[in-house]
Amino acid sequence: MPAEAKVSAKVNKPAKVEARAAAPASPPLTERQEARRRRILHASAQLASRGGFDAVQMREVAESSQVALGTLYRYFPSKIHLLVATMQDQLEHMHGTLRKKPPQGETAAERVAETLMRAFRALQREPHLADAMVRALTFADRSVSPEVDQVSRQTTAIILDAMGQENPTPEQLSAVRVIEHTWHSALITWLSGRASIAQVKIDIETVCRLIDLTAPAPR
Amino acid sequence: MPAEAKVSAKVNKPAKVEARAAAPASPPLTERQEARRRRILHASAQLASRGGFDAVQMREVAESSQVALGTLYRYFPSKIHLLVATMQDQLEHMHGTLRKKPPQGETAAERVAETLMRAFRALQREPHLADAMVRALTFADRSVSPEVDQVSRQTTAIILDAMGQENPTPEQLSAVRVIEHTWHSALITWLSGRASIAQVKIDIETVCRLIDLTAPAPR
DNA sequence: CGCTAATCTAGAACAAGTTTCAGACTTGAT
DNA sequence: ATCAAGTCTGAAACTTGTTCTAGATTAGCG
Repeated sequence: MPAEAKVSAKVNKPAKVEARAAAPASPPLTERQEARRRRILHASAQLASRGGFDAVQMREVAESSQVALGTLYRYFPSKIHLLVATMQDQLEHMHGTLRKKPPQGETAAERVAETLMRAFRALQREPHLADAMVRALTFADRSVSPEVDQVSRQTTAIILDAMGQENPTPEQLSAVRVIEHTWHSALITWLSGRASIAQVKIDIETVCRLIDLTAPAPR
Repeated sequence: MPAEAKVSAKVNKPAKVEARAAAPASPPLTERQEARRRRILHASAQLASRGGFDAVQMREVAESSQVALGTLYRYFPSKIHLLVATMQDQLEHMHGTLRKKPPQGETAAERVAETLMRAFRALQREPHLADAMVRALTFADRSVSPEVDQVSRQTTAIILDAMGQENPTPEQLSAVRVIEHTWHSALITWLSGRASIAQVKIDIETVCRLIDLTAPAPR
């Protein structure tokens, strides 16, 4: 049975591990632990890429990442935590990718819409993964708030980046929040087959008009 | 153990029961079946009003509504189906209530915002119930699409009612869809404690501006 | 080296959603 | 009144998320 029992650890130490994105202050992980965490996230994304939310089964994740079930739960206290962390991971990657080629639109609204559509196209390439991540995100309860918030901040950063707005006004931030709402909800309707890709595009473009409404001067 | 086994049925007949809202064409239910359906929905709402999503446990719903577990599943093929049907039920009620006192705002945007805030206040009175319904709604997968769509149509009807708009343009319908997106997503952030009531209010008011953007002439 | 605390592992156990089944009851038709 | 089909019940079984436990391993430290 021990398919992965021959890892032979060498370092460890912290008491509580939690899901982080980049490097917020927290108990530092040893490289071995960092490697475990990475294996877990990789397995999670991999399983999600096939069957979506349902295909990410904790026992399978544990096995694929060569970690005991109990250990998996020590790293990620629930399936939702795991998938939200997976999303953090993917989002980071996405943000990096998007940064490289900034959108071309004239107005801030156009640039934001273009950026979101770019992200959308990326998600379309892995619809099952998108399903798992988005479903987890919206299903998350209070116990996952910090992690979901982190995802939200990351998303906000991406949008603000696209706007090219250094210090947005409160009004603009409201618009950005509404855009995020629309983004998540539109993804859900698409993932559950209740809206077409074209529909999502229209919704995004529609909501992005709010930006021009709150920030007449593009640059 | 048979706590509810003494009902002694007298009528029945259809083969497949599905969740409906008002009266779409489908296998007509006998009064006895209609009564069962009603008991189930009532139990569902009751349990949801306490602990929210998690408190709605299928075994408990079955027991509270004096129906065998298998029967519950015949009426509602999953917990999600049940909760979405519960939402349909509540929404209908809500729509009736809202109809009575139409919003007072000058512009369509104001009226819609006022209506949604009214609905929001109603939800605040039963936050657990709101939690159960909204979580189910956004977590629903393709197998629940018809029912979720029905909820969506009902919501759209409420918003169009508030707009006082008889035959909306495609642009306006887009705006309405975006408003619904924002509505759902904002509710979620509130329910999971990531946004305050005030925050939700702002988001609603912000997104409602889109209406004036697409329909300059109020009436 | 030898000790102590923390971590990891394998596996059992538990909880709640879902499925399945045999049998009792109802219904509608003959 | 009787029969065939469909429905409901009670209970067990199965699935997957989550928790718990005992023991092996490792790390940090004198």
